[in-house]
Amino acid sequence: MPREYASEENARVADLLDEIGDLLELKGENVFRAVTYRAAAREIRDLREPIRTIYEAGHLATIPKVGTSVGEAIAQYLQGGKARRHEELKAAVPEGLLTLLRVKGVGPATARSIHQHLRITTIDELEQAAKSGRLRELPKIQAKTEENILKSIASLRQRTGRSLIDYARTAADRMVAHLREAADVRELSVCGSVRRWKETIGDVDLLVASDTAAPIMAAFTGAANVDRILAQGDTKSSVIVERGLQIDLRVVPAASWGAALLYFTGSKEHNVRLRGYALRKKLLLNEYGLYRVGEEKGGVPVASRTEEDIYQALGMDWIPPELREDHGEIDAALAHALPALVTVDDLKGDLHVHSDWTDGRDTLAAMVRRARDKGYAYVAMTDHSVGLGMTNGLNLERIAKRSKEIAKLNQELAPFRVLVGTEVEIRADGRLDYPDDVLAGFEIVTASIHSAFNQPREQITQRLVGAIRHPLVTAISHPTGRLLERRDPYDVDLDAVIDAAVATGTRLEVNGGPERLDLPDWAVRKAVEKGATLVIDSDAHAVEELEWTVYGTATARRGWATADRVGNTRGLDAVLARKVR
DNA sequence: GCCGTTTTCGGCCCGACTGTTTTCAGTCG
Repeated sequence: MPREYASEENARVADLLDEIGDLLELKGENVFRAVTYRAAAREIRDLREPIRTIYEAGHLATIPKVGTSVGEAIAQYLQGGKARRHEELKAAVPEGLLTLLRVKGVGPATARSIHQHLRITTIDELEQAAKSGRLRELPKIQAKTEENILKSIASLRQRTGRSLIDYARTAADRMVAHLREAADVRELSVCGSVRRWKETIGDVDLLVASDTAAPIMAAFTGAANVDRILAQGDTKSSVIVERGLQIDLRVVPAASWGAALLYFTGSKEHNVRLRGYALRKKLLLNEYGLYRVGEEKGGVPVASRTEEDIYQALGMDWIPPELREDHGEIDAALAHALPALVTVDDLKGDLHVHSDWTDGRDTLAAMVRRARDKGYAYVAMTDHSVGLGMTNGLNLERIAKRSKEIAKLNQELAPFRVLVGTEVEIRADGRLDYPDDVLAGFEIVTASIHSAFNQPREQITQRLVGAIRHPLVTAISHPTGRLLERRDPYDVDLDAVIDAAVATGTRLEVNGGPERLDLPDWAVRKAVEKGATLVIDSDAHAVEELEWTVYGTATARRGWATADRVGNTRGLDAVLARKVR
């Protein structure tokens, strides 16, 4: 998972609790105990303030799933860097068993057995044992299992991590197109984390409604880009395609379409909460429908055909997939109080676009024309400032030349408006990369950090807050600096950043670049709650990248943002309105 | 280990696929 927590300490505490969960299961203790530790880990990962703050206020018990034992482990860890429960378990469970769990197909029971009989504690040893045929001497393991373990180890080494959303969606779309062409499908949808627009994707899930599954399964596993077939059944198959991406396919009868779509879209936590709520109403929800308890075998479901039917039967409004994380959406749906989320069609313009004047790949005219063809009313050309040498940042002379080119385009394309903008670097010492008299010549200024990421929290925060308070700065771009799967965010006090943005009217960007998606969704939610104004931009460096606002919009939606919280859903007057001093 | 409109004990979401089994445990999502 990418690092995107309220603090790195939250991540470490969550990792600790997850590991306690794994160790409990390896030791063979009650699995629900392990489940609880993992559930608590997720809660802490989702917290929007530092766990240490909560702990110091004596409010640990307000976190769901944190009771006496979990709370004690957290407190001990925060005090001394260790938790007694964790240390005891590590002493009781052979070192290295945790590592074996990373191999797909090896769970706690298999790991225990492998260690018990062969004293294996590393993936290398496991590989050796499988190759030499020693694994098959164990109970319940034969040649086939050995082979699967070897394949899993190979793909474990090949995989570097989760896929970025644009790659996963492209792979999903390609398989969808192939299936539509190759077989008779009544309904076909992407589900899982792709449908929820998660920022990174583990596996791609596809769902088909059809009366005859066999030809669809054949088309799926026979697709040209399939590297390896993991499983192939009557209604469920899994394959690996390029770059180690896994795609799962389920086929269901049309009558179950809504229930299956709901189930396979997830999230797991949303489903668990939904099913728990259903049970309290004496209803059972599975991937085939919503049934009265006891009637799930052969009975007629209360609802099943569409997601809307099922939510309605539970007394809820339909919940957009982006919100299905058990982050309060079920209560909101019951109260008919779900937000009307911002859509990509709400955007009137893009305020962060580059051209080949600096590090873009297409000409300014090409970027502008494509923006106009998208139906926008305006676009801001925000090439880099002079200090970013590697991007060929603009000096005074080139600023003037570019402005002339923009003036010409404005004449030609009116009423479409091209804004003379800059993405100005916030230097390591906190000063902006242009003096105020130069900045005043731009119609729009977005400020951001591309250097000195390793400064301490106070210093980074001060750089950003200083830029936010600058009267000529319109917006802050990619406020956390993260690169998904590549670089952690810099250490910044986002509360201070958001508070300053609210106080001054400075916009905070939701950058749509698939590698950034910055602000992250949880920070969007925080900004929305505090009353900040966002802008959703593409940060495009080529014409096709102007489409990236779709990912930024999805991130904003995941953060519960409505159109009135997003500045570029309005006309240019609103965008350029004077800041509060 | 946690939790409560089936409340302080007894549940905890639910089902498909695989590989090894003569009926199911383990794993996964």
